Amino acid sequence: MKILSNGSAYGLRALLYLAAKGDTREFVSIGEISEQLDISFHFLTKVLQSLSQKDILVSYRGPNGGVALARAPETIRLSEVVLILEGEDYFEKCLLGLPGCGDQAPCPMHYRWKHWKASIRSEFESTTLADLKEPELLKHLRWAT
Amino acid sequence: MKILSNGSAYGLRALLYLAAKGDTREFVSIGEISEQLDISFHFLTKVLQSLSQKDILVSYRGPNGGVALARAPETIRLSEVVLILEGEDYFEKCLLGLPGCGDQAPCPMHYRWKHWKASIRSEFESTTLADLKEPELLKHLRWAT
DNA sequence: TTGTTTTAAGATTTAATAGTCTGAAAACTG
DNA sequence: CAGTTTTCAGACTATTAAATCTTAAAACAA
Repeated sequence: MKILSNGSAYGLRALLYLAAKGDTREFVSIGEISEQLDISFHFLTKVLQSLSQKDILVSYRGPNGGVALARAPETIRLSEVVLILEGEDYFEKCLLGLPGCGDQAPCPMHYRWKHWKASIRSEFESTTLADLKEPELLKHLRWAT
Repeated sequence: MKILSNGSAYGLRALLYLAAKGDTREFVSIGEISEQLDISFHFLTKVLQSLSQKDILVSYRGPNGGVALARAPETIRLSEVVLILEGEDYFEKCLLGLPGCGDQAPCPMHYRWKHWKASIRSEFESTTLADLKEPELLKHLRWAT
């Protein structure tokens, strides 16, 4: 059950890395993040770029440059990040992929699916980066030492 | 939020079509299903073949041949179908895509995700084709008339 | 100013998914 | 038997997602 694309997962991991790293508002280079989390540098750059364009990150070029959270971790909700990276219709899609499915013309799975989707959505909306910040982060944001 | 591949969605729709079509144990041609549900014939053939190899469908060649449910709709659970079409590890994957994530080395989302996954899984396990059988099926298994 | 470090932008390549096509093999029909 | 209808098996093509590469632009440092 893959509900996030690689890009979204990478983006979330990078944000959690930043959130956990510290309250020091210093820029962290994408090189460091990609190395620590073992994510392709160029691909991660692209993902983080789209977060920089949307008030999730701020970026700065040159030596000692990098990216930093644009706002306090308490105010960055998972839902916001996912909608940016996966598209605004992320929570709208029919389980069976039927474009016309909805309350008017529900597919056989519609109401059940609607229910699960809503519960995941509300979790994503009520969970912020701060809620997931943890001390042992590095150990848990990559798959090997 | 696309949690099923196109192939799985097509397979489920075809099964629901068969289930709703009738308790008459007649073979229904894949041509009819693909036409009624507006799914590529050849692609659907491939999907249904893998269900025929796994005791979900039985198939028969020649005139008046086709496919039919191998068992009563009450006994065919969504989870079974999805595991066949998406792979046995469908309910095992980490939200952030980390291969080593688990109770021993949980990623920041692990326990939340584990919880949601379990609830969807149990719904898939307790829902059978019979539960989803509905009279107005055709209207709701395709997106246009 | 020249060189280094960093993000930005976008072209290109690779891999995975989705979909198409062709030629069988099985079962029926006359 | 010859011809038709169907599934079966696998090669092939197309589309999208994922990853890489290249060149630029911004910021700093000597």
